[in-house]
Amino acid sequence: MAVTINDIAKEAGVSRATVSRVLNDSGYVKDETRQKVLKAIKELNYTPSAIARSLSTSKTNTIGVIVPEINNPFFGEIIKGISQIADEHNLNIILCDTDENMEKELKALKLLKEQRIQGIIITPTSAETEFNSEYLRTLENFGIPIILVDGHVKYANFSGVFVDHIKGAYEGTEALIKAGHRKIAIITGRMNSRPAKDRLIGYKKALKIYNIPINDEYIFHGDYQHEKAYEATKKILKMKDKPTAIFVSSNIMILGCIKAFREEKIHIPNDMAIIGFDKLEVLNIIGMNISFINGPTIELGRTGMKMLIDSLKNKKSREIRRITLLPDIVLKGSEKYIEK
Amino acid sequence: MAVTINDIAKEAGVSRATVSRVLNDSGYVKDETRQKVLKAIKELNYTPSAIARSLSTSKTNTIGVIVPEINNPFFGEIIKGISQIADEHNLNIILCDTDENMEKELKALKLLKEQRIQGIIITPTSAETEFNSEYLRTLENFGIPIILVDGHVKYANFSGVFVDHIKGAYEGTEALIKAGHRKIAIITGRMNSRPAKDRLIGYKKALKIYNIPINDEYIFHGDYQHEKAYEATKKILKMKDKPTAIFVSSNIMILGCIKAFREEKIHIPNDMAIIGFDKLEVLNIIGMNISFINGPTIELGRTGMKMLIDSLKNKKSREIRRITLLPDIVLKGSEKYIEK
DNA sequence: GTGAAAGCGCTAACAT
DNA sequence: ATGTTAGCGCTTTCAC
Repeated sequence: MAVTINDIAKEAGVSRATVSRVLNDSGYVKDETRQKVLKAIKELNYTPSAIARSLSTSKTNTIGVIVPEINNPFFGEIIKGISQIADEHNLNIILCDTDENMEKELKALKLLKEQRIQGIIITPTSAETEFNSEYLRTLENFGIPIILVDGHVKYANFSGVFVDHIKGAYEGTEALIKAGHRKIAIITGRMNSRPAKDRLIGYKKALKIYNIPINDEYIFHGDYQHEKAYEATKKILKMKDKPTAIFVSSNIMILGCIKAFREEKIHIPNDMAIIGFDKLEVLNIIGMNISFINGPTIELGRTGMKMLIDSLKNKKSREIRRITLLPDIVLKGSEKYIEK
Repeated sequence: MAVTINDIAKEAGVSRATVSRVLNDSGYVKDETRQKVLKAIKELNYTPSAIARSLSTSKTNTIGVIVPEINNPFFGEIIKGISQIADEHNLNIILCDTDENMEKELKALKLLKEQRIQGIIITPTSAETEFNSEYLRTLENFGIPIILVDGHVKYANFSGVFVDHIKGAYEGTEALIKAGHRKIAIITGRMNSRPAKDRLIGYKKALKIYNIPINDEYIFHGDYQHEKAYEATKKILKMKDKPTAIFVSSNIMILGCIKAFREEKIHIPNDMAIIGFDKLEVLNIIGMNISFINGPTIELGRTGMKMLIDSLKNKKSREIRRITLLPDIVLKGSEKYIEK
């Protein structure tokens, strides 16, 4: 059906090899010949087949990206970063959305392997699965570089790029302390997730360093969703020895807090200070000035992709590299301590 | 390097063809033989090459998806929908982010063509470009089905799935009218975009049908970004013959309105009613009950993908199909008319 | 400078 | 029920 390199060769009156040479700018081709070939290409509207080329060169120039939830802006940003770098290197991206579903993740891995992609960037669905990491190891043995983005796969040592959640939470908590708060509550994420654990650690660390006793009553466990945060906030507001500030472990959960605040007519920061983890553009736009720890999301994707390209180049080096990116802190005023 | 079908054939003591048969469940294979082959596959940890298969069958089972901005949740949702259906049919997705950049879009198209993808789903960067649509037509002639999602490419007739923006805006405006409003302002999107135009049309249509004269002073042109909407809202609030309600042509712009309202201590709906286009989950979560027209975003992706699969099946039928999805309206109370 | 030919890993007639 | 063989469209030695 489609026009092939043979058609071009025939049309230009040269051999396939010559066409291939002008296509790839390799070897010597007399300029006159080159022109003939280019003309034929144009006239027949020829587009070379990457498939055939891949088979011949055993290089697909394609990488696989696996995310648990493409419609979540967080992963959108990561993919954006990946895409930016991939684009610079003319690499194709095969995207797999696993729906936070283990089986789909395995299926995706299998599909990608069949596609002979040259590397994988993955934000694993869960950090707690052995099977998955075994499968990843299989892939690794298969010779495909794998880069983890902001997720840790148990029992396996892969290269990856991560966020320093401990530091982020530390700084957020510290900001509250420096503002004058001593009674600081935290609403955590689900405790089987590494980032959530790390954020709690960072929170505790800050308290310890500033000699503030850790009060277990001030630790509320959420799940990154807004409902639990809403409930937790309601509880907090009813405490007799109420905290004066809340460190909220995720941006979605902050929405739950705000809802509770609105209902109880709590003003930020006059009645309660707050600081969150991860940006939520929307709140800034409407003029709710919530301070937050800003995870370097696009950068996560960019760095991951760069690492992948690195491993693609140095195939020999099987070394494991881990890069940790530091979040920064953006203060908008919601962390202030207002004397009553 | 990798293990091939030949290795399996050798290991199992059969021919390549037989291996291929068990791989594809085609033709007859004695069960005993099949077992031998499967055993060899397992032992050698063999994964067939989709590349080689593609070359041989001239079917890649891969489609291309082109979006202008992957980190925009709107496109994330669309891709989610596409991905869901693609997954059911074991189709791979090559993702291209064009950064709203024409050149990148062309480059993406070229890359996809090289990859011999079987179809394309595209949300075009701009509806106003001739060059692009010419390129698309080229592609169409090349024999690849193309499905447009929520974008219209000038001069070209492609199949696609669209949202009935006129109807949506009509219903939104109608809701305001039915609530008792007569003085209704609109903040439009950029007027070179089809959806924005259509929404304005819907707004006017509703006014006309309910015999409300169209007041040009009530028509403010925005650009889908929040800043312009903020400014427009400020102006609206200063008008001497102030409207009692605003129809806002996008969810991002509603944020600009809310910011202005907050600054001017305007309460919704007591001081001003409002209704927007497209959902903004966040606002609901924090308990701001903004009514809105809900575009069927995921469904856009799902429907687009289904259409693509259809055209893949009926290669002969070059017919152009257009499906228009109806948005629905979600009333939360912000549309109410409060007597003063 | 250019061409001939082998081969990349698979499928699909066609034989047997 | 299984094997033989000819491609699929390209790249890449190796000759000339």
